[in-house]
Amino acid sequence: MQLGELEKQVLQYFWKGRTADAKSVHTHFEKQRGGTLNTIQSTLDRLYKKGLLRREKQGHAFHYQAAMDRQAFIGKLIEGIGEDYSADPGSTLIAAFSTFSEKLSDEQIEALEKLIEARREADAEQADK
Amino acid sequence: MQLGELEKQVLQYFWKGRTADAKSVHTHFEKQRGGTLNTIQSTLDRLYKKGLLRREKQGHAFHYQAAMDRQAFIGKLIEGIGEDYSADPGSTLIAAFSTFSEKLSDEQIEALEKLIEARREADAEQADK
DNA sequence: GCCAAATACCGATTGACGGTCGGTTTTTGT
DNA sequence: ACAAAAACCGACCGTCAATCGGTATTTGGC
Repeated sequence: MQLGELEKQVLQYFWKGRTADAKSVHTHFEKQRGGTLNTIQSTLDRLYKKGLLRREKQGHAFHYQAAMDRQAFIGKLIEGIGEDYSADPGSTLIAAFSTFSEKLSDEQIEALEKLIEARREADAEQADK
Repeated sequence: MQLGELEKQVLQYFWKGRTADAKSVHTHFEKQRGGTLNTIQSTLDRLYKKGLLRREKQGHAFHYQAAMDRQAFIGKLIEGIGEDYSADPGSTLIAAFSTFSEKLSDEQIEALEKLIEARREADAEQADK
């Protein structure tokens, strides 16, 4: 899923946890980059059709919100990369780790190990059945 | 770095460790998807200009080979995603792990922990100096 | 219910970019 | 030096994001 520049920015805006209609989004972005309300509306609509925003009619306008959080989305993108280049999940993950290795803080390494541990326990659980 | 379909396939062809000129690549792909030698040449040239292939004149023709292996490239792509969406390395990696978690084999988890251990040792090394 | 305003929706245009390939120029081995 | 091989150039098409004018809907208030 390749997004354009504005789409990325709008998505990140919604990841701050907000719910907003086109008008609010436009007000927010108008200052930093200009563009008309229509442009924002098309972008919201495109993101909606791509399944990245959810929306609901409230009064005249749709109120939008993120359909998934940043982490889930990034996970999906990474998954897509693996598929694009015929890499299995394991080697994709290892590629990521190898690339990032030096940039990780101790706390982040810690967090990762906690996840690994959790996954091991889930495994053991499974074995019991 | 978003690549087109043919570019992806050609890149993967080179990841098999080969060195090849446009003609060989064309011969390989002609059977499975058609297209002229010129198309292959443009694609090789584009990949070269993007820094994904290396090349060297040998006789009349350029001989191409991958400039980096699959793992390094996938790592770079994942890094790019993190940057695109303002995610620090740690959370990008965690997003990847969370997404893939259930799909990982025991061996793959093992491999990951070995890498973590290696990185810890590198850390300790650093602390000694 | 009607009307004006707010909003959604449609369609056209522009700019990137990959894929495609014909035609021309350059290089090279003999 | 010449013919063949390959590189290079330029054009065209399709796709897609960004942009925005114009039109159709919807809605809240009277």
